[in-house]
Amino acid sequence: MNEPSPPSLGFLLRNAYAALAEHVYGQLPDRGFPEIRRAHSSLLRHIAPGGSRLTELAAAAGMAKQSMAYLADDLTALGMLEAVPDPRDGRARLLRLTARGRKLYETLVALSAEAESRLEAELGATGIAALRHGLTQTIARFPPGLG
Amino acid sequence: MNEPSPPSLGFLLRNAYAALAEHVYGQLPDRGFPEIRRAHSSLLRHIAPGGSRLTELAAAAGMAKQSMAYLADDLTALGMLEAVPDPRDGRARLLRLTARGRKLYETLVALSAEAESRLEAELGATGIAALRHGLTQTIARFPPGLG
DNA sequence: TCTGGTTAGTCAGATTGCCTGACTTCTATT
DNA sequence: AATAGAAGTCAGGCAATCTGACTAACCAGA
Repeated sequence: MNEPSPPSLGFLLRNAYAALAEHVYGQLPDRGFPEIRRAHSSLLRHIAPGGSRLTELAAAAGMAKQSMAYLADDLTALGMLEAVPDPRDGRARLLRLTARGRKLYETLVALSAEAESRLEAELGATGIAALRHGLTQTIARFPPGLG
Repeated sequence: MNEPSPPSLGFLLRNAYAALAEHVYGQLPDRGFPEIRRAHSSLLRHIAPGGSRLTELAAAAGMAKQSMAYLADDLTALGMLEAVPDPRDGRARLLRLTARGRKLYETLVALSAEAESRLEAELGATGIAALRHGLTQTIARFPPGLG
């Protein structure tokens, strides 16, 4: 009931992420992508234009390949992703966006940009830059696997 | 493999939160609280000194009371929390921190403060203020349940 | 004072988003 | 060839939520 006078940075970060994600992903149903969930972004954010391997995507997102496989299966079932054999390695498949998947990707980019420019109207260009810088430094200063 | 030139704000927010949370919660085992997980913060952040009701905590954290009950059971089993009947309402229980729970709470506050001051050394007081302001505005500008 | 609506919490069950371990298949190196 | 390692699959598990249905208790009004 009583949030301590200055809310902790962790609290702010968590809620800011939740608010922004809700804003962006909450609009997807209206844009024709009702089945896309937040978790899918772990794949969508990292997929290369020419296609990517499952293992690459898992490494880029920092998750187990089994977890990425689950997301890939999902997006494939939704018609956003297709898998073709990698001609350079018989074990591997290349995952790439279908036409509809590219549309989804572009929609997400556009919604993100719209949200950011809305925020920029509030904070100004310097404010946004400071926010980005602060976040980037937070990531850099607290690397995974350190005390 | 190729993070697009400016990483999206969502990406930054998610990773900054993850990095900070990992930093803080990763130190808890060394501080004598090996069983505390991130989810517990949803309860710990909102509990009042004199004790809080389950329903209050759930509302403050924005989650279902059943979910908060799960966290409360957990913290109770770990000896951090105890429940006493609310003298003012026979249906309700007051949840409050035990001595060990208060120690945990103080440890979390200290670790948070330490992390923030480390970041302040990097960003300066103005940088931290700008970061906080940006996050606060993000939360305010993208309220739950809106397009 | 009974009664009906509301609130506090519990019970049961489901889902999402991850995880680990064990395995197969293929590649590449020796 | 033989074998080590990498790509991906299969099976299973767990954490952190959710919804729906319920009981017990409180409270306001007839």
